Amino acid sequence: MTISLNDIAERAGVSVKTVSGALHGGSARMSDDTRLRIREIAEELGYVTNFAARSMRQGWMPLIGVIADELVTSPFATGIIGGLDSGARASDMAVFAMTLSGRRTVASVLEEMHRFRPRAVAYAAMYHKRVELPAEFAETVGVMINCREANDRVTSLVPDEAGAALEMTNYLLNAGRRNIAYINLPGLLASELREIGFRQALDQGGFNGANATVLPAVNRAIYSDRAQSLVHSHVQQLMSVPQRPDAILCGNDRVAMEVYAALRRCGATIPDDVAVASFDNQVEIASRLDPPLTTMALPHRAMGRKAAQILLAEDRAPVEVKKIPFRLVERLSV
Amino acid sequence: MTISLNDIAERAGVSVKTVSGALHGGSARMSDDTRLRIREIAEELGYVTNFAARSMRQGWMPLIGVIADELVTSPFATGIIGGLDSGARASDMAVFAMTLSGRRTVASVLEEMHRFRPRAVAYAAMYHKRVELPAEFAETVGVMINCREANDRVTSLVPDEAGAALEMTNYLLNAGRRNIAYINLPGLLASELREIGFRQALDQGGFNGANATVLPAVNRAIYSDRAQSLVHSHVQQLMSVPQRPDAILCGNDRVAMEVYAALRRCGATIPDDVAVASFDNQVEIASRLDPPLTTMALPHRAMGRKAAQILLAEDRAPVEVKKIPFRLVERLSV
DNA sequence: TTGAAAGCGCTAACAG
DNA sequence: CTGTTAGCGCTTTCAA
Repeated sequence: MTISLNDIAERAGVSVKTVSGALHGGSARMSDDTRLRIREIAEELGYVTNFAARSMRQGWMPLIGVIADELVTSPFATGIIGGLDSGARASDMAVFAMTLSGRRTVASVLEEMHRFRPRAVAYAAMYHKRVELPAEFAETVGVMINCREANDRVTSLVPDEAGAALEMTNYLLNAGRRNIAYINLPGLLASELREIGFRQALDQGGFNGANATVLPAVNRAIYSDRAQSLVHSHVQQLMSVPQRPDAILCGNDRVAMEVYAALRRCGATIPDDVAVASFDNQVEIASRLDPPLTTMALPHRAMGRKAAQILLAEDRAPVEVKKIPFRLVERLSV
Repeated sequence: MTISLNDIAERAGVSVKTVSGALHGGSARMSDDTRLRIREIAEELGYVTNFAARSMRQGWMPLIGVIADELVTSPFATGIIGGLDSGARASDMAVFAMTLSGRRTVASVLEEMHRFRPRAVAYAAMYHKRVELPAEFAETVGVMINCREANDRVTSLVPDEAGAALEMTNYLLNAGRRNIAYINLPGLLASELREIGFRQALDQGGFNGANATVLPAVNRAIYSDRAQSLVHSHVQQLMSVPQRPDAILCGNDRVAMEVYAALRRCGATIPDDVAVASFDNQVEIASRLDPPLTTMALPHRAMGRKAAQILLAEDRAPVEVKKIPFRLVERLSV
């Protein structure tokens, strides 16, 4: 038995509209006395706004819908959703996600979502990639998170991969490292961009970026967790020649984990012999490695927050691709 | 400009109610011809049900609300929410979570949630613990996930910790291990229960459970990721005496990761010299360790699915505590 | 400063 | 087999 504005109105001996005005501070003006009294009664009766009813007039529910491209199964989801949530909360909005998986199409997920009449819709990808959104949804989807809309029809928020690689490489150079090898993740958009930043930093630092060592972490064209790892053999190889590296940059924290094990096998110590750095900041891994891993944290939360801001902005800004900076997390591996 | 039943009714030259019946197969009967024609028009116009409007009559939205006790920040969230989602989808329900964090109370989160008029509400914890739910919410919250309501006022779904430890210990014994040390996580409910299962399995196997070695992973009363790790020194100690263990059971995968590193330092190989096994199955870690880690997977998805089932059941079953079994994931560390 | 009434989209009860 | 109508809870427009 839920209670409504009507119940309060009856109890207070005023009209429903007065109650509505008193509680939600709308245009309606009334004596402070009345307003206070109504609020007390509402409190006492345990009144809770009915958003569904409100939405009948407004046309929308205070919800931000997220089309989660496989995202919900990923630990990275938490950052994006969390950021979105904290950005939305300020405007009294809630976030709800629907997974786009298997054979479901964007159209079908959007339709399902639309039944709830969300105020705004975002599309979020599990890893940085290009996504082609059918033209008819360009209006509906307000922002792409962690992915770039292939035809730039929608504002996209993506991690600044090249910038992160540049920053981390500079950090290694500043730490006195002179021979940095990069074990990258093959076949990913992020990897391509990071490689550019890596080589650029070397060039700027007076080294030959084009000549730098960049090796694939796995023996497949595209990195995946299940692919056969090449990390051990690469590290062994790298450490067996006179020109051994004094730093290894890793495509992600899991690769770094393997590099740790491989270096240990070679008898090399971290960071004295070889510094190790990486991308992601999967906290459970990075902080638990010995020594704790220095890594560029993916800006998942920041992208989420920014997305909320864009979605809830008064006026629709022009479409653009926004690169969101990583955050350097200094631990002890450099 | 969204289109409504009314628009379809006009276009089809029938009443709204007929359209409603045609689309949602309600009690209304009509010629197959009419029904088909209406459906076609709806399709053509791009009609999408308005749940908010429907809820005005039903009294609830087809939503399952989840009070997420810090959960959303955890990678474990994904299993629980994912399971809930897949369980709910069958009934055309969506799941939405609200985080209970910082200074927010259950009451305040429930109130926020209630504004959306969810059909059912679950409470989910990040790690297995006891939760005292104020009595007045016992009716509102339909099920507790990954936690036990302190006064058994609400049906609770918890991982079968003791059973999991028993199973894993038996697995080690069956693999021929005779001297199993257990590096446990101090101060957690899960740990207490697992220790019981561990000792029980040893007793049943003809070993002296009461005498078995159980060591704390960190030097604090309660395990946390930030506490100072004791794993290295424990392993060194264990391996330096004549009665070295031939298996180490770990409180979680991160501890196992440290055990791997420590064993490697001691020159011991896994699993030949020492088998390693653990709890959690954090896939990114467990599958990436070398050798891949054999571990008991927490039943997060299963709890989520079961929760959906309980919440959406026709009639409310009597309150109980349901222990959900872990799943043994065999890899190569045993 | 407050009230009355309309209407949002839908379903259920009742008529035809 | 189909139509009409009322009403869910709220906000907004118009009237007092």
